[in-house]
Amino acid sequence: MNYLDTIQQYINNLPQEVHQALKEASTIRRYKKGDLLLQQGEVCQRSFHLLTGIARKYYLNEGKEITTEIYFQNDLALSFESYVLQKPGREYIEALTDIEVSATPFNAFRALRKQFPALMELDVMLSEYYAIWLEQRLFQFYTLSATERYRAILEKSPQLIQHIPLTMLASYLGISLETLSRIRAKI
Amino acid sequence: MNYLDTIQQYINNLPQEVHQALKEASTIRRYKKGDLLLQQGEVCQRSFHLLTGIARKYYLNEGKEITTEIYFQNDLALSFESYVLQKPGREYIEALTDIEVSATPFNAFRALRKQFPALMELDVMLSEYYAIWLEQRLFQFYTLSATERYRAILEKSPQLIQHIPLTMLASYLGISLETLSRIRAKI
DNA sequence: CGACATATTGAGATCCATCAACCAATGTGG
DNA sequence: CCACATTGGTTGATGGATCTCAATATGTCG
Repeated sequence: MNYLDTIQQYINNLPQEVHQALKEASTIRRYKKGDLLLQQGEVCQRSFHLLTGIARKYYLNEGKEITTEIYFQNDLALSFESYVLQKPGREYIEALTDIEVSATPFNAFRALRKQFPALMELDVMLSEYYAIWLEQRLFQFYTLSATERYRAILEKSPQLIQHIPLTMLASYLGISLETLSRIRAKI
Repeated sequence: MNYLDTIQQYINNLPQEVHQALKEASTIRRYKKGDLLLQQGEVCQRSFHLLTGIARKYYLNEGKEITTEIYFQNDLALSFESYVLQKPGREYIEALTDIEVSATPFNAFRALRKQFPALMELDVMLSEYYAIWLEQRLFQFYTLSATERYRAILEKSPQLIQHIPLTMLASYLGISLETLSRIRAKI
């Protein structure tokens, strides 16, 4: 069982009152395809639990968009550093389809974390999971060529290739659109 | 003030009894230059708080060492995924000089975390800090050339260049030793 | 259908890796 | 104290991976 499943199970087993409190602190929001949930320069004041649809996180570098994370159903979308430090960040979060999210304000979750130690522990687990995910991405940049990174996506996250434009996938892989196109032609 | 200072302050302000409990759970260890604190395939069962000296974390890829983190005084050394999941990992931790560490077993810290909620919160902060650090490293691979990454180290972490061999620095930057040598010759 | 976004293909340039030779500093056994 | 091995770093030549720019093709949606 991977860590994400462990976390999911942990959430499922939380007492009813904690679920209730979380629900009360959150609001359901709907966004249209193309809408921005967060913009560069803003403080990420809420986390977005994606209920339906697809979204992504990206930032601009020399005028180009670099996609850093793709969110599917049940993923938690937020700009990590901006959220944790509550200071303006450089990242955008964009709806890639019409989406539905449960948005939980930073302050509200902070308060709940204090009230329910189980949520503090959940917070540890989520941060740990994100750090492990980042380590794996970094590991891939160290050890794999562009083609190998694409193949890794093919095998481990095919839903990613099926649902997002190649332009975004290329920047996610850290390569140019043209190179990605050539890699695909060869395979 | 950066997040690391915030965390340090938080630690300093912990109640005396918590400091005492942490101290009792930990043991001071000394290693000689070249000694391994952790080997590939082992479970990282303790965290190492570096009291004096320098250490590094690395792994092997196709026979070559890739250094992923350098530790100086007061840094916390551990193989993150292996530690969190308590499963065998691929990383080594090596003393680059004679060092002195305070080693805290995973299980002991777990127990203390449960006993003192303040330590659970500290654990969140440490994981958050590590994730932010990883995000920054990943950001550099996305946006900077080899030369620019070297310059970034020069400006932000000169102590790193002064104390570790170029071979390790090159792998840390994700480039070959020869390329690093040429970059240095040009600057 | 037309317009705009998305993807492919080609040619040339650039960055960086690899392989190999060489050099300097340090350490070790005799 | 010397001879030699070892480690760490430099330099040169060459090739490959990937980028950029530009032209063309394909798709999609009002």
